[in-house]
Order: sequence, then C-alpha cells, then structure tokens
Amino acid sequence: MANLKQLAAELSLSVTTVSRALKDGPEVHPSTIARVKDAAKRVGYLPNHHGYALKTGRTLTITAVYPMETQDHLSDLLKLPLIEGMTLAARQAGYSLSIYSTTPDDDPVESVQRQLQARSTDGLIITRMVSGDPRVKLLLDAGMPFVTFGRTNLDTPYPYVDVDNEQIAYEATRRLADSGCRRIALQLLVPEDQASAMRLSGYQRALAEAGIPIDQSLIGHGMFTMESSAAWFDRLLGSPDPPTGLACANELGLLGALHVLGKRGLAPGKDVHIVTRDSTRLARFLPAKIGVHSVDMAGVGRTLVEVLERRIANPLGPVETILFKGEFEPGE
Amino acid sequence: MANLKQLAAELSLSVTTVSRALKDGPEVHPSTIARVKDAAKRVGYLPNHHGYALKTGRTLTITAVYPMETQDHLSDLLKLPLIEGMTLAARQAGYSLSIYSTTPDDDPVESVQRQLQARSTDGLIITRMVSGDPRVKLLLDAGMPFVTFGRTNLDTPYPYVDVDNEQIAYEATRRLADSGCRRIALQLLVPEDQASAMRLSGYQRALAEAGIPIDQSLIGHGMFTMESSAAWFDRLLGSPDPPTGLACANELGLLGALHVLGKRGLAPGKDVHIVTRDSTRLARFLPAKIGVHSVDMAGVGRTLVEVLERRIANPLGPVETILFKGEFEPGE
DNA sequence: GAATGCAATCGTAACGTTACGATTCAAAAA
DNA sequence: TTTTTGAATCGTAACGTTACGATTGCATTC
Repeated sequence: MANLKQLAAELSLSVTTVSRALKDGPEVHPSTIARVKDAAKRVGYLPNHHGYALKTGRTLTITAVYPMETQDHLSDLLKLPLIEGMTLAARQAGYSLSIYSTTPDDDPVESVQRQLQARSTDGLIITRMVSGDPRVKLLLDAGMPFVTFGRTNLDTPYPYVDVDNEQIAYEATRRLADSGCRRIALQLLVPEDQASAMRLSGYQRALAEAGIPIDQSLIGHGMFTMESSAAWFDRLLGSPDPPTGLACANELGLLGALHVLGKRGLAPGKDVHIVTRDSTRLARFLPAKIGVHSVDMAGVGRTLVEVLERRIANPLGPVETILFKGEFEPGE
Repeated sequence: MANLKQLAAELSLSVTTVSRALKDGPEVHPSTIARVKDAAKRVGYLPNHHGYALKTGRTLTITAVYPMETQDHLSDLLKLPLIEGMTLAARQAGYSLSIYSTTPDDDPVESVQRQLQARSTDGLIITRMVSGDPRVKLLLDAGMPFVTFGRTNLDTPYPYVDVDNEQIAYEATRRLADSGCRRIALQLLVPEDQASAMRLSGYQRALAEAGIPIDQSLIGHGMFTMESSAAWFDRLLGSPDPPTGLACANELGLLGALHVLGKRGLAPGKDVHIVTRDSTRLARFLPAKIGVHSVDMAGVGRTLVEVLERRIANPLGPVETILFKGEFEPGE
C-alpha cells in the first residue's frame, strides 16, 4: 500500500535516508533506523519488487524449466517432491520460484534463450540434460547463473546436482542377476537423455560382470506412462524367451508392468523379479515383493535451489557439483 | 540485450514511436511499424518485465498458493497434474506462474496478506478452502483478482473452480452399498476443509438413502499419507465389527489400505470393496478390483488459470463458477 | 496565400527503487 | 576565532517502460 516516498513524508525524512535505514545502512543514526522500521511495520510497507528489480537488476526470482513428456498423461511422479523441495527452499531464501513448463514441441535451447532475453530471472534450473548440451555454453556465455539437474559431458566446469543413475542401475541389475535372472529387461525414459544413458551404462556394467550377454530387445525406450510400459512389457512376456527380471524406470513403469503380470497371472518376485526406482515410497507400499531404489527428490529440489542461490550470490565462487546416491531396500 | 532506447537510436526514431510501433499503435505509420518490428526481431528485443510492471502495474505473473501437508511425506498426487495444467495454461496466456508453497506452520490468511502487500502478482489462485474462508473477503476488499480451487459458504459471489466432491462421495458410497456393504469406511483429508466436508456430506446422504446408520468410528481424518492410511485401516480391520467397504481419499490412501489388506491376506474387491478418488489413473493400473472416480485435474489447473486470466482482464465481468464432475469406472 | 486539419512523430514525466555526490551542522582541532 | 573533521541527512539521476500533451510537416480548404 505504501511506498518509500509516503513513508519518508510521514517521517519527515528523505527517501534516501528511509531506504538506507531499512537496510541498516551504517550512515544513518540508530535511533532513526528504529523510527523508520517502526513506521514501516506500522503501515505495512513492503518494497516494490519491480522498482527494486529495475534499479538493481536483481529480480528475486528463479526459474525452473520444467519439461513435460506429454500433454495428457501423468508425468514422472518424482517431479512432485522435486517441485516441493524447490518451492520451499526458494521461499526460504527469499526468492520466488517460477515454473516454466515446456512441451516436447518446444525447442529446449530456444526456451533457455527466451529466458535469457527476457532477463526476468536471477537464475535458471534446467533439467533433462543431453550429451554435449548446448544450453550450458549458452548460459555460461551469457553469465546467467544456473544449475542443472543432471550432467552432460563438457570440458568447462558448471554447477550441477545429479542422481547417481549409473550406480543405481548397476545395483538394480546386479540384484536381479544375483537372484538368478539371466534375462533382465530395462526400462528407459528419454533415450537421448544423459540420465538414461547412465542407467544403460550401469546396466551394461552389471551384465558384463555377471557374464550375461546384452540383448537389445530387452531394452525399452520411452517408458513415460503406465500404458507404454504395460504394452512394452506385455510384448516382451509374449516373446519366445521372456525376461525373468525387470528394472523399472520409475513408479509408473512399475505399475504398468505389474498390471501386465496381474493379467497374465504371473507373480512379481517369483515369476519375474522386479527392481524399480521410486521417489515417492509408493512401490514399497504395493503388496508385492519389489526391490526399491529410492532417492530423496525433495532433497534434490532443495539442493538445486541452494546451489543456485549461492551461485547468484557469488558467480565466481567454487563450482559445486553434487551427486545424490540411491538407497536400496529389498522387497519385503 | 537491447532496450527500447537502443532500438530507437538504431532506427533514428523516438522511444515513444518505437514503443507504440511494437504494439501496433494506430498513430504510427504502417511502414514504420514494419521497420521497427524487423529491427526488434533482428536484435532480439524483448520488453523488460520490470520496467513494464513498474509503469503499468501489471506484473504478468500469477501466483498459486500451494499448501503442503507435511515436509517429508509425499503430497496428494493430484497436485502434479494440477500444477502442470496451471503452468501450461499460464504460459499460453503470457503469464509467469509463481508457486508459493506454504507449510502447515504458515497462517493461510497471512500468506495471502503478504502476497497482497508485495503487489508482485496480478492474480492469486488459492486452495484448501475452509468454511467462511476469510481470505475471500480479504481479496475482494483489496480488489486483487483471484480464483479459488474449492468453495466456501459466503453470500458474496466470487469466482471458483471446484470438484463436485459431494456427488463423488455420494456415488462412491452408493456403489459400495449396492455391492452389499453395510459397514463403509470413509477417508478424509483435512477435516476442516470444505472439500472434506462435502465428501462427508455425500457419504451421509448415500448412507441415509441406503438406510445405513452412521458410525463415526468408520470415518478417518488426516489421511494424507500411505502410512497414516495404513495405520488407520489396520486398526479398523482389527476392530470387532470391521468395515467391508472403503472409500479412499486418493491414490495414497488407497495404497495404504491395499498394503494392509495384503498383509492380512484379504482380497480387495472380495473381502473388502474399495472405491477411490484417483486423479492420476494410477488405481486403474493396480492388479485389483477397485472402483475409480477420476477427475481431470490438469483440466482443473488449466481452468483455474483461464478463469483468473479473464478476471484480471475484466475485473468487473461475470463471476465464473465452474464445477468439475468425477467420472466413475468400476473395477475390472 | 493564409488557415485548417490530420497523420506521424517527438519530449517529458512518472512508476519505486537505489547510489552517487552533495549539503548541513555540531564538535574537535588549529 | 577560524578551520577541519565526521556523522547524519538530503537531492538528483538512473533503471526501462508507457502515456500524456506537444510539435512537425504536408495536403487540403477557404
């Protein structure tokens, strides 16, 4: 309701002094500071974001570029704790969090360029990293603070927070092999993504160790939805040499697979061994024996914001790179 | 990178003319408009949000106040499609969507007041309506455009988008009664919420019609998590006169209940009939016979933004109130 | 040929904030 | 007394935008 000018008039002070008093400027008398702060609280003064932003160039907003797979289907559930972690941390740090959704039709590079040009954000969180991701160079060149969720292969250092997908997929595959599975199916999301590439790599490493040859037909791509997962797994189970182990991409992939098993009268944990990624603790509640790799996605979201925040405060500071490990819990 | 002044200098025009040209002002020559737009595109001019906001008072941002139940547990999954619907619609309408998370510690009224004072948003989406919600009056008095997700009992009209919880709970209870259940348990979320009140009302109406007396011990509150749902349902099943029907609050409540059934060796759809709300189509993929009421939450999110958008454009226009029906699918 | 009208363009102020360089005034130093 | 110091406060410009009221110049009218 009130602005600095009105506040200054009420106190018979200059705008400058009031402005300085509110941020404890050393050049203004302590008693004046107290008087100003009192009045500010009384009239409910809050600084105008846009005046501030225009003058200082700091927008007090960070933007998360949020990729959606499809328009109609449910997204990967890990995004919910991720968003919640981000929003809470952002609020705590005094930032607004703006979510910029992109559909598969959007060019990811162009989305970032638009954010850069609009200059209406102090920092960017980008996800869905691809090999040699051009967005990193773009952001580095523009001097825009950012963090990525996921990594890419570049020689220049940049801040990221990632989940150790290689390790998780390795362990998952390893567990299945240890359970006696020789034909192990693997679900992947966006194949060109770094995350999927890492999972594939961990899968291959575990298979190599177990002396199991790789069968491309057991590797499924684009498992975004329960439907696609179910269709793929059904096809696989109907093949001459069906899998006896399955590493699911996430909760949705798992549910799709369980759906098919139920229809075919097969028992998870007996006919087919299953291990899944699960960021929602949902799989653990299913009445079936399923190995679960969980990652603290709310923590990832929080960390993304915190790293970005430090990056904004000190753009030339150390480049933080943080890796979240998965925690494994065998099925009950 | 460029601003109006630079653009004007490059074109040897005044800032005024350039500004007008960019918004097709009738007073500037068509050929000039073309020339200006050309140059703008060439140098990648994008208007500065904060200059614009400061001058016009329009921030081009809308804010969704997003209530979280707990810090550690997974939130109601319906929030994911809700958020996605909102972000997409906001972007389409040329608005940024800012998410303002609140924890149970936050006073909801104060959260709204803060948004009002900060004046950094063009409109507000609030949820979790309670009886006689004071926020509505607050926002009406302040003249801040808003939409609520959910309703409250007030004599002044205000725009809302809601789900017909009464009808859904009525139908769910009705189905269970039709299946022969006489003891029907009901899960509720926030008891003081209007949404829960409506569900309770629908539940009571169906029971009254079926001639079944109401047993308060069958009504569970605070079923936010799979854990609380499981604990509650387990206690219920261990009681002398256990329920034979269950209406779940959402997917998480369902999974908690299924977990308990599995542990006790009971079969859903046989020993206990189950109907649930499901906004993620997740329940339909579970290998169990479960009746499902689904609501298009992405549509709700989209609609919230669209109504708000119209409200902002025309604050004195008709007050829109929209009710989403649930769609029922019996278990396979 | 002067006056009128109209289309096109321009200059300036203002939104609320911060930052820089004054300016004031009393107390300490000369 | 005069000068210097320093603390406290003030005035003004600027960030990028829009909106209002000029101003220009050319064709039309009397």
